[in-house]
Amino acid sequence: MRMPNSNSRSSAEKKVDQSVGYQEVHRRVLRKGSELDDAKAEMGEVREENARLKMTLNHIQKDYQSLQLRFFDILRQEASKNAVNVAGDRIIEEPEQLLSLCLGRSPREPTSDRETTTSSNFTKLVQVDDGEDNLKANLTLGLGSNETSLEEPNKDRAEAGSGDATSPLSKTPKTMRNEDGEPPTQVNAKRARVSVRTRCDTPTMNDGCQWRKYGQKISKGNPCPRAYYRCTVAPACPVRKQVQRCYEDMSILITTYEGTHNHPLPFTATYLASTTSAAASMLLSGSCTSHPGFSTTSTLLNGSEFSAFDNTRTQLYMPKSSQPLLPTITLDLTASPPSSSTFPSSLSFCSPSDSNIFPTSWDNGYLKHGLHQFDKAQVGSFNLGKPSQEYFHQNYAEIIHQASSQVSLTESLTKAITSNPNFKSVIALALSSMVGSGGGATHRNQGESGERINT
DNA sequence: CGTTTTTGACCCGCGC
DNA sequence: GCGCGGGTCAAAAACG
Repeated sequence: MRMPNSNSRSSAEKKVDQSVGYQEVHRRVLRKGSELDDAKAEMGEVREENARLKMTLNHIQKDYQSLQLRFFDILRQEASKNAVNVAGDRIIEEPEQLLSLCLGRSPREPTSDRETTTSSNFTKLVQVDDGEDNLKANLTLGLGSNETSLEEPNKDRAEAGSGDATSPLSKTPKTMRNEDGEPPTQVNAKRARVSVRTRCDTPTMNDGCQWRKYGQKISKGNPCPRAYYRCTVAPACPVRKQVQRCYEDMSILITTYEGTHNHPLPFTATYLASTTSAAASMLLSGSCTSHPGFSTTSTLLNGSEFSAFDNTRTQLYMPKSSQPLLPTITLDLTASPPSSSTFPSSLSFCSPSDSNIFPTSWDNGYLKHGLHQFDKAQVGSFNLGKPSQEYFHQNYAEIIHQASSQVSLTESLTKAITSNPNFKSVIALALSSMVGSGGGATHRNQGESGERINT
């Protein structure tokens, strides 16, 4: 039995329903469309505002950097003036102990100036280092791709007349060979190294660079093999690193970097490289002892430089008498996370052999004291301004804290850096400011003079 | 097949 | 001069 009415009614109802449905959908579409337009307009506004903020931020950063550069420039000039006076005094006291530490200095500096380490040469070179160009150059240390390097043995050798710039590795002194007529002390200086101690479970620390293993040795006193790597980012890159586990604590990885990258560095590698290079440059810019009867004052100068780090444990390691002087600066990232006010890492100046630790060490108080007592005696170095100290300390502490709890130092660095966009400029300026005249090691600053450092 | 790693040999400086 | 130890070379093996 059929129900036409019901059918027709239902059809009409369907039409009505459809009509209503279309209208509703149409209304919804219109509503959505208007919302979409609103959202688009809003996004456009946000984008514009974002662009404006970016521009403003860039301006602020540029202004900030330029102001800091000027500020450090002024401070450096004052410190250098003081350094010349004090250096002159020290020459009178112990001229025979002078040692050239011209790490990565300009290859065009006159070799004759390095042939002897007389007091007159020392005075002369220090004065040259006070030159304005040098100061400016030093202030740009560290964060450029090619400027993040410790030294430039490759270029040095190429321009020193070896005539074989394409095979720098073959020219790299195996130990302390005296090549190109350079005095041994110069070779020593070029081989300054930066050692990074960090807790790491992986065989090597991920520092952002590409490395190729070229050797492995079991060194005396440590059953853990020492691996030798060279940088493969660029074919002729002379940078090498040694990786060895700490015998006392197998979780600690000791990575020692040596040399200069002659190529742009990956972003994640830049910061570590700049830090280590600056540290090495700082080490070499400051005075360093070359024999057991070292001058306490001169070593404390280095400590004073890093007294910007409150609570930093700084130790001096003396070179083994049997080993050549290879100044090494150690960045210890293995300390446990700090309390809110402490800075856990330690920074050490040491000999190539950690087994022969010189007993001299000083605590924070000594360092702080040294900051005031010795900063005027520092050759080509000076102390950070307080705002920079705090800023640098804050950011560096953040890195140290993360590095102590994570496998990858690079990740830690990247994290800290990305969370604070100003870190790059600040750490560069802070470190370069501490580097002193030796900071020129990271530059291709032509005509830069070598630096004679009282040892 | 090109690149990287392994590993024994070799080089060099230094102390005895 | 010899031995030791650190560092590098280079051929072979391993790897992707």
